[in-house]
Amino acid sequence: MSKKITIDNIAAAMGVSKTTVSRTISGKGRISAKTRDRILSYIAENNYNPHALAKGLANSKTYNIAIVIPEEYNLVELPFFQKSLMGILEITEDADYDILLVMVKPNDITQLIKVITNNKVDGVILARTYQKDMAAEYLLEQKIPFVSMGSSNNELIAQVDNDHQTACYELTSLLLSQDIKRLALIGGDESHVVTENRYRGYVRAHQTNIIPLDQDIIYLNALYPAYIQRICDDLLKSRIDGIICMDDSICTILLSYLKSKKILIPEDIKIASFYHSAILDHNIPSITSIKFDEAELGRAACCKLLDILNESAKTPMEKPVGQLRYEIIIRESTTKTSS
Amino acid sequence: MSKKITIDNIAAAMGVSKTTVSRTISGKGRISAKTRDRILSYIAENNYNPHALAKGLANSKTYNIAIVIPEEYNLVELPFFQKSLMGILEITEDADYDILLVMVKPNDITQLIKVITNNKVDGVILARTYQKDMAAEYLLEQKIPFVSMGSSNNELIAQVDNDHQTACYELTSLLLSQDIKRLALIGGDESHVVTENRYRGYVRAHQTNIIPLDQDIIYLNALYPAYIQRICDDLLKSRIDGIICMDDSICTILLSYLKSKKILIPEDIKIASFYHSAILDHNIPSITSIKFDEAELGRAACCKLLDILNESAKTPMEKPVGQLRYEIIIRESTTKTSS
DNA sequence: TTGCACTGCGCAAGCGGTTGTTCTTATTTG
DNA sequence: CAAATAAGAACAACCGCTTGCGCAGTGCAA
Repeated sequence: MSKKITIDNIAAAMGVSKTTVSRTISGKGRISAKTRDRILSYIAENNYNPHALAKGLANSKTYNIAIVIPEEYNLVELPFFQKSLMGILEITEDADYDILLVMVKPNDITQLIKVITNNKVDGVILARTYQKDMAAEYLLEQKIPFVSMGSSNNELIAQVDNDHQTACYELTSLLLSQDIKRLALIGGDESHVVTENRYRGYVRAHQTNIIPLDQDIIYLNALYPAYIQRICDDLLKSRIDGIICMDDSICTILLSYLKSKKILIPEDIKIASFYHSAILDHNIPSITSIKFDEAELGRAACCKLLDILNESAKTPMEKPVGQLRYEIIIRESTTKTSS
Repeated sequence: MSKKITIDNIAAAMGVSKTTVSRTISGKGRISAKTRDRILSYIAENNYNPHALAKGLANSKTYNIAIVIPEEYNLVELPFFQKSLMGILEITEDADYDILLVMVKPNDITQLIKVITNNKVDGVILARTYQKDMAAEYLLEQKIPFVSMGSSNNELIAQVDNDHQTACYELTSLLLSQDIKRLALIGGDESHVVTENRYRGYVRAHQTNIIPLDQDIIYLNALYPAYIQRICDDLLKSRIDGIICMDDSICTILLSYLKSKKILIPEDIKIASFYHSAILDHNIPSITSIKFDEAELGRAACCKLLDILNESAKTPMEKPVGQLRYEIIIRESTTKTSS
């Protein structure tokens, strides 16, 4: 094909006006079956694709959505995000949207602002929310459609997330039922809703199973290796028989520290974690953990956003975002008793 | 601010024509200092941002570039890509471009085609090239500006990459000079240029150091854990004193296998690898490896693309893409002799 | 036969910018 | 001092597509 083929070309070739071509494509006006078919087949043959910019300019839509990511991801978050992203792409691909990647820094959302003020996107997906999220505030204020992938404390924000409380409840219950009565908990940033919800699940499981809760073996804000090691030292003095890590990165550090202390897993202490991340794939022993369906999270977030985008227009999408799934994967770290 | 502010608004408010406003912004026409300043300050105050779609439509530029990624990345590739991406973003951010993320599957580049035919991007960065790369072929054929991040065998393709041959040469030489004479090599896909180049560096280092090359301790195409373990068994029979893994994911598997065999690192065998990936951060012992400057790779790729994009227009960019850096990080796996 | 509703399609005005050309002044220059 | 020249700004077309409105033609009930 030599030149770019435009709607005018087609109109000329078909001996009709561009209006007719446009209407045929969008299916909006009244077009006779005959001309419609003629035009459609011509389009198919000549492989016409409307110019996205022109189209966008005409109806004030860009057909892009921004995905806002933080500057840094650790080895657990990154694959998690990547899989969610694939979920998002699944949806955008057949909704004919594209993804614009926007990076924000802790106190700097200039890139996001730029993308918004330049009208480069129709909506936004926040891939990670901070407790006090400038991005979310900005978007709320500007009335830009967006959804947050993962929990946030702000109920004004459209969000999708797994049920972390139930997940942790089930995991905890499972371990408690396996006669692991003194079960420690190590979690990350206390102000994160996720941390809070998992903590609640842990507590609730103790109540349900009528096992006393010992606040001395619950540690939150375990954000740095050094602190995790200190926690570990403390715990070793407390005669515990199990530990739930809220996060595989905590778990990794914990494991290597325990190994250096010659503590055996699961003989001395049982270990369970969250995310079932590949970072622990080759660990010996294999680690019991909760695996989320990351792609589904992405799909759900994206569907929700598309809903919002279309709702202002007309038909609410019918895609029912089901309950987000997770799975408790039981491995050696909580089961094997002899090797 | 209530309504979207457009160039017409500004023109009206300033009592000039939109031409004048446009010209003051682009700095192209002749505008008196007085009106220019008036307009510019008005723009600054009212925080005007030109509508990207309209601008793009007018001058046939989208101001976004596509980044093509594969469906899957492993735990070594993913962080590598992420850092390269950050490098790319550094450049695009102040060149006022945005990034469109496009995923391709092994034999399916429909998303890329869509993005191109819809005129959604000005250029493309291929984040991973396959030996027989449909994406590259397509782009070449369509004469779309693009660069490949990482080597490819096709010299028609604009590409940026580290000097893997020299890197491996230096690493090998270093180890050989430390009296590790029987040094095995385990690499990935033989058809990859990267693998080939590293292999060459390994060979060259042996020649330079006048150490006989033993093909029996060189293994390529080590793509699956099971095969890596077999290689490992073989090597253990060959009385080697060191192994270079071309890739941290190979290394990870190797290490866990060696551990299960009670082989001590570095006492029994020295180990070195590539990428210095976080996946090995907590490994004991720490692993000697080559660390590339991933962000710089991204920056270089992006600059090169922008060069191509502008070159057809006018001024060649002056950003000199220096030699891509890498660093040999020496850790316990090749040094510690007693603990 | 006239009136009316409906079908099928085109006109032309946008969407928000850019740019070649023209027009009007101001400034040089012989 | 007239004429040539340059400076500053405006006109209007265009980028490719959408859409409100209007107009001709057909079918049918009154």
